Amino acid sequence: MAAVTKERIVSAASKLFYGEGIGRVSMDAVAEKAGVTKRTLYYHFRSKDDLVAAYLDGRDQPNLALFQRWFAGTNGGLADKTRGIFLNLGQSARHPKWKGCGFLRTMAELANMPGHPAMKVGAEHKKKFEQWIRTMVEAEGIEDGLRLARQIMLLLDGAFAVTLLHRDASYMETAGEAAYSLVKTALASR
Amino acid sequence: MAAVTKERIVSAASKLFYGEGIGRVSMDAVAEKAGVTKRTLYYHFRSKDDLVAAYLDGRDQPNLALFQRWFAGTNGGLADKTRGIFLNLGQSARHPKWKGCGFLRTMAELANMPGHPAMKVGAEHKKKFEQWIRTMVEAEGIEDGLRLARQIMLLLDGAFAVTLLHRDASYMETAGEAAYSLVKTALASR
DNA sequence: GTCTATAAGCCGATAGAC
DNA sequence: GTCTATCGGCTTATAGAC
Repeated sequence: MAAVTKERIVSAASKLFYGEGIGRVSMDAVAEKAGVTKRTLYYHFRSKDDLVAAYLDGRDQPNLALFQRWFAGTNGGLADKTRGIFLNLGQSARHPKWKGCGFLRTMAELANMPGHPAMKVGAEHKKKFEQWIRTMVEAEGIEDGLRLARQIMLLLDGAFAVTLLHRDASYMETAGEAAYSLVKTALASR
Repeated sequence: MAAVTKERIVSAASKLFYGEGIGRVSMDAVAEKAGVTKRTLYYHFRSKDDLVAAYLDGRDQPNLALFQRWFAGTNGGLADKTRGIFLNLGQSARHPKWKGCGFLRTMAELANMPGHPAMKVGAEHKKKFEQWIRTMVEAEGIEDGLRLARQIMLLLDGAFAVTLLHRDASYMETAGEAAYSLVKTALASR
């Protein structure tokens, strides 16, 4: 069946692209991991660029949903819940297979191709996160929630990068403390 | 002359690697841009991996010195000077050729090769920045300067990533405001 | 230390059969 | 929709002359 095959291809591509980076994964490798021939692969995806976009698109909703579960599942107020995202991410980052944020790493690799289909998917994903955290922040009556939401996201993406660079998950917790502090300051000046 | 040729190779590699990413630049392209043959290139560098490490190594000191100049050249106290780094970076980011932080982008591309010589150079560079900003912070009598220094660096690296992703330099200023706020909070609780 | 020339293999993508 | 087979080009790296 077509749909099943296509999903299997995206699943295989997702693991390989996330684990090794876009440029280091060949279409041959994707086809082999998915258990199809290259001809089938190119039947479902016009090009590698399209497959990369499909990879990120498939990670969009699950990724956002995970952050939202972590936020909702943390006891306390807005500052605690925000920090909860970072603490959960710190736990994830300790797994050996963790390789940072697939969106950011793909963006870094495709930085000189602003028209690449995957760039659009990645930018939209980060905007969605920004919008969601803004909604959470403004529900607590904070003015200019966009500003605070962006600062939280900046800390989150910085934590992805630095944790990966040093292979030291404690940076996630440090970033979480910074976010906690910024939220508390914003709440106090309501 | 050997030294001059080697420098010319690193200079050419630096421009290409930063502009297009490691994987997208061939050794042929580096040789052509440097005006040498590939045989000469491989005389000076054992492999492409070594050349990548030399590229980052060559950016280490100039990069740190630039941040230090921006810091020292901003009027005001610690919070203002810290924010000054972000504001200057925001100006740089508006240039069309700006492609984020070469260290972070290289690291993102080589994430699955922890033993790569360039990874070590990149990690050391970021540690040097962390140490320097820690010294500046502790000179103002802040306890646990490491913590604040790391938070500033997390914001900086987050700003690199998000500014590049959205091609929107205003994120640099937002990150600068967050750093300003964190420094002020730390100063107040001295 | 720099040159010309080329090895040996991998790359994305396609042709044509069924 | 999936297969076998392969194209033309580009990749890192090396051989041997000077």
